[in-house]
Amino acid sequence: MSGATLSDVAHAAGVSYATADRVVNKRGNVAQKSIDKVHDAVARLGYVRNIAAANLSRKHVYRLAFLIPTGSNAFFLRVREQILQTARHVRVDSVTVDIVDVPAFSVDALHSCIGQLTGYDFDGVAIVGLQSSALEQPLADLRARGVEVIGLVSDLPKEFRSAYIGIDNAVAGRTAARMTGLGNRDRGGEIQTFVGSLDARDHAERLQGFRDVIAADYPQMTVLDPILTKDDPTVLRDAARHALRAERPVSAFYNVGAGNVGLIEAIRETTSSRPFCVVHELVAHSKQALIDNHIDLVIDQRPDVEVNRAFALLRALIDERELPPMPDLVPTIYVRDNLPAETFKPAMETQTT
Amino acid sequence: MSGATLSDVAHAAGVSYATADRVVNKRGNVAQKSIDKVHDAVARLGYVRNIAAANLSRKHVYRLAFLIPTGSNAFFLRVREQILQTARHVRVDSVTVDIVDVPAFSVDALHSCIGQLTGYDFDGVAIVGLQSSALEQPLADLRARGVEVIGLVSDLPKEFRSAYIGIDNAVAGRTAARMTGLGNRDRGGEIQTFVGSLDARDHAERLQGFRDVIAADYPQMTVLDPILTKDDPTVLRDAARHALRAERPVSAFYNVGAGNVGLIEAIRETTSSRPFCVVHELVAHSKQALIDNHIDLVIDQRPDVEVNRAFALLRALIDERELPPMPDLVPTIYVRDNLPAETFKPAMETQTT
DNA sequence: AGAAAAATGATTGAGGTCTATCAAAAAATG
DNA sequence: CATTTTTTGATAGACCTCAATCATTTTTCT
Repeated sequence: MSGATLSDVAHAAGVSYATADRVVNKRGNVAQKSIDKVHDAVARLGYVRNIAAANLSRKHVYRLAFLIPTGSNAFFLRVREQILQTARHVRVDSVTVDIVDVPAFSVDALHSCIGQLTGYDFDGVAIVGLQSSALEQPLADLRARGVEVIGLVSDLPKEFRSAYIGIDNAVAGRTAARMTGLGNRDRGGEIQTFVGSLDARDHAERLQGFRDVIAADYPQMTVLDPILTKDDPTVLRDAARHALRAERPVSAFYNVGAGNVGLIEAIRETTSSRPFCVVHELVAHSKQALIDNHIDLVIDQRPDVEVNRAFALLRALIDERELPPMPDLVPTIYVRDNLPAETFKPAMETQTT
Repeated sequence: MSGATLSDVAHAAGVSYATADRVVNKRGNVAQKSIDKVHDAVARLGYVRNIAAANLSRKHVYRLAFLIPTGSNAFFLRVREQILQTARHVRVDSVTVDIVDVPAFSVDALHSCIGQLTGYDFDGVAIVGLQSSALEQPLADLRARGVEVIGLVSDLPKEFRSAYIGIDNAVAGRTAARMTGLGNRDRGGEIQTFVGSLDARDHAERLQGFRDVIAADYPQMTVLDPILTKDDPTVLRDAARHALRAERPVSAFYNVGAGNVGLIEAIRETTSSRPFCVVHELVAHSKQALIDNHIDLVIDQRPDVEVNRAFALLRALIDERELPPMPDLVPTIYVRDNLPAETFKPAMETQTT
């Protein structure tokens, strides 16, 4: 059962409480023979240290940090909102949270932010990462100080973080393709794709996944080369307008990246039948567009779920306890009928620093 | 901050620790004047009792029970598995879990099970419920003893539980219809539906939602009257075979209930093109059927997520703390491309009783 | 053997709460 | 006013771990 205390362990091992404590808390200055005896007793009694009591005794507060890109990107606003909300709720468990703003998509900026984290003594940080070996050094420094690091939404170099929480973007792209294929089964036609940047790993992966499925299972459709949008709604709007007015209109749109406001605007202007339309990330305007029948599907990565997991995972890592069961994160498909009631909860008070 | 202790409160209120304790723990025998002073101090200092310390001091263990229908229903096996797994993980937080087997779909059996719960002193129970006023009395008795009650997957009479965790089945049906409509946009045709029983509230709701959307947005399609299957794979298989061999085959299947093994078997035999096919609940065989292209979509209610929430919610209710943020549960759409890696984790050790 | 180093034992206070007891004070009752 | 009842204060033990001190024993080295 959960009954064994450290005193029990010490007694069973035939050593003093102090020695048992030195072993389990790795304070050193203890003979190998004693270490073995204690470890043996721990295993035999099934001792697990009582985290609540431990935290109580040393007034421990979990200090967490989230490094999130700045900007008005609706998706990351959603992420922030969720972090604030969860932070507010876990405050009673002695958890404090800081959200650190990081200029978007800049390796240098991220590098320097991670470097600065070393100055504070966080217990764990979740980072919307970038794949760059330049980040390895500051990450290694951080972890050397005992800080737990996980990647969130976008991964970090694998060897330099304990876990990654986010979807597989190739899967997201494949899912988008499957839906597009199902929606245009024996009709064929061309699919106009849009990407923010092909340097962005997630965009590239989605597009590749999309192409793979269409090529394999829906050969009657053609994937046109993507239009580069830099996630700028204006660019997207103009490109979409152009495509909609072509003499032979495309039969589907797939926007790999952000900037959906522009795409939706272009579609809203259209009087004739519009193409089948798939976009990513459920936010206020994409939700509204679904309701208004301006788009057909939204592939979402459930930032709420991701953030919740980040909290649970960081705490488990910090406590060095067994990791909680975590079913695979899969891209979620929204149509106008299975929309959550509220994409955004009202903003809560801000956090302490 | 989170710094105020009960001693602080007592001091601020100008009463002794004992009195402050009597107030916050409602032990009685305290003057109204003192009650007010203490409450005032609590509000002023923002005192929240330290649950960890409280539980530590009285060796409190959370005793939870889950009432789950028996039978080989793959969905509920999945639910059980998830409960066991989560239970194993939260054991270190002094949480014990019992799974109580309840004969499926019997109000009498459920009634008697709930009645028996009164004998043990659980802190909280999650019940796969039924809508029957006969359950009101035992539920009221249970709650009168301070037991927190929530509905799981299928709701209980509203006034007699603190919360419900599950999807909206009408939404699930609407979602299925939307996908069916998208997959057969301008083709029209007939949709053969299957239900376990129209007395089952969830089945009826799904079917109604399905019909609503098809009628409203895809009038070129016709929803045939459902075939009653009692969730029996054999019945389903035979009915599906019959439909597949008709001179004018239907263009879509929608199985509202369980028993998909039979449906899949019938489809697997088919050599010609099969109808568009939507079913509920991702389990081993429906997952395999997706991979094998024998069905197109699975609408799932994520029992893993539901169970996790049930745990979190019960604990919050028991501790009388603020409820955790809980984004809407929405039916999840699976295609063959966004399947989770493992539908089932290997069975874990069983629980204590 | 003697000295230095390493390992161990014993013990204590802190951390915030619950539970319980006992004595003292205040209020209500007749 | 005297008595009963209600209310309050003071305090201590328990929960389990952490962090620290100090004294003692054992081991290692010269």
